[in-house]
Amino acid sequence: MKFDLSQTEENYLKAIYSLFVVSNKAVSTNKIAEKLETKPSSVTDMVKKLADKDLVNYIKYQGVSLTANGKEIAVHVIRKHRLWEVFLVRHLGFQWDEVHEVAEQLEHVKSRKLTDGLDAFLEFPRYDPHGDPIPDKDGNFIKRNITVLSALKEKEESKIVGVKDSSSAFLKYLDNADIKLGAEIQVLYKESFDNSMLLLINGQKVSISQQISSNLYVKQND
Amino acid sequence: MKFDLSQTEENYLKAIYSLFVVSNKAVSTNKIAEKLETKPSSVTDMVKKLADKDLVNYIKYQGVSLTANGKEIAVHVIRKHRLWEVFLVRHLGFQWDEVHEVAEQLEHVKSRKLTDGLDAFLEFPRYDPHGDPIPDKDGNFIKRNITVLSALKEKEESKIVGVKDSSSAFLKYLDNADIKLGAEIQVLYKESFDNSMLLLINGQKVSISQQISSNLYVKQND
DNA sequence: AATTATTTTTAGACAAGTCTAAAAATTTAT
DNA sequence: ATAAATTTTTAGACTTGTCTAAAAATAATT
Ligand SMILES: [Mn+2]
Ligand SMILES: [Mn+2]
Ligand SMILES: [Mn+2]
Ligand SMILES: [Mn+2]
Repeated sequence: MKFDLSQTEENYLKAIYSLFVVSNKAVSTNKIAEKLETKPSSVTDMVKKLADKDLVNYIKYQGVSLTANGKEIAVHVIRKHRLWEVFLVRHLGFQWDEVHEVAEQLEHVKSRKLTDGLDAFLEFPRYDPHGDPIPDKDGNFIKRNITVLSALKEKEESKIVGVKDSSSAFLKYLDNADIKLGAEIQVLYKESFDNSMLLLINGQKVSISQQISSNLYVKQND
Repeated sequence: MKFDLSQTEENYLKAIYSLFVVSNKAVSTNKIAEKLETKPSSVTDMVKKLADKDLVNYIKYQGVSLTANGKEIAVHVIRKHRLWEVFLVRHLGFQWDEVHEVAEQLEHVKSRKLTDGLDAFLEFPRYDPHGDPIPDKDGNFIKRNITVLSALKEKEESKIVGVKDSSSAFLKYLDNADIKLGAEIQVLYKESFDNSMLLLINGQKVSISQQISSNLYVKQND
């Protein structure tokens, strides 16, 4: 049961996992193909293989979901990805928009001692540089009670805790606008025409489009 | 010229490099196969591919050597391997006999920023945990003036600076015998019958077989 | 120099992962 | 309920890296 998977297989499991958590239902071949930038026919082939290994549940034409085994592996790969991202930012001087590509490679390195040693070295971080929670060695992680900023109403106050889009372009935009994780914000005004928002961030007034506000996760102050 | 190579291709280059430095002449198909635990026919195929990419010089039946390009890549992979080994030992609590397998994976991660960042984080170490020199970012590294301990004569003094065999079994033997890199030693007596040696290490008398002494690198005191 | 042994290469096959083009199933629209 | 559009699967092919078995070249013996 603890055979080694190829990097490709791990990437499929991760993709299926992350598509499942947003929709909460069996994932379609097309969606997986899109996410992995491959063709649906390739996905069908791979999914059969993963089903043979008891990593996914697969019924022809009905989509794919992870088995307990598959989920465990997916979460473990995500754990490694996020730990490496923390390491790169904290210790090697990477910006938060530079880490993803490298973490995509590092997440496939197989060594329990490495992963757990890294975790300890980093003093068991709970979130990665993008605000995503890091699973612990048993695969458990915090389920955050978050909403997108665009859902807030006028006057409401909250704290920025994550990004939905973690593309380099978006992260650089945030850097430029001096919008950082952890910042306390207040919605001063919400324009009903285009849903743009005027925010107060660290005493500064900042206007952002819905494109932006719908990609920022916030935690509402209680 | 800066296309990405597969892990397999990188491993072939590294193997050819290390076989070349010991013999200093074109490397045979059989030797490469043995080193990589593969078949000579597979080596022939791969060597042709590497020759097409101008990474090796290859003449049928005459063996293989690295081109300047090939050597540059091989040295860069070795650089990464050894830097990671230092990281694992210094920061993640690995023993020197545990690092190799993991470094074999990490050495293939492709990111200049990662490699050079790691180098800086480690404060530009010059040797890895086994005493092997670490190439700098330009591929230059110290050429050590070393000999094997077994070549020393009675009364001669020297310092242990490296291991020829870096198998886990040998390294564990050394740990057990409390023989460490950096230790100053003196040859007290050399048994001509079996070439075993009686050494003085840190004031302790230790007897070692030729098997051991021929796998320890020393630097003679001047 | 001729024979034998060893090394190296070729030929053909296979597994993993991918692709295109075509067929089958499902969903949406009429 | 049929037809049309979309999604998904299959069939066949290609690439990378590997293997076995056989042929060719080289090296070692006699
Ligand atoms: Mn990432
Ligand atoms: Mn992240
Ligand atoms: Mn090593
Ligand atoms: Mn080493």
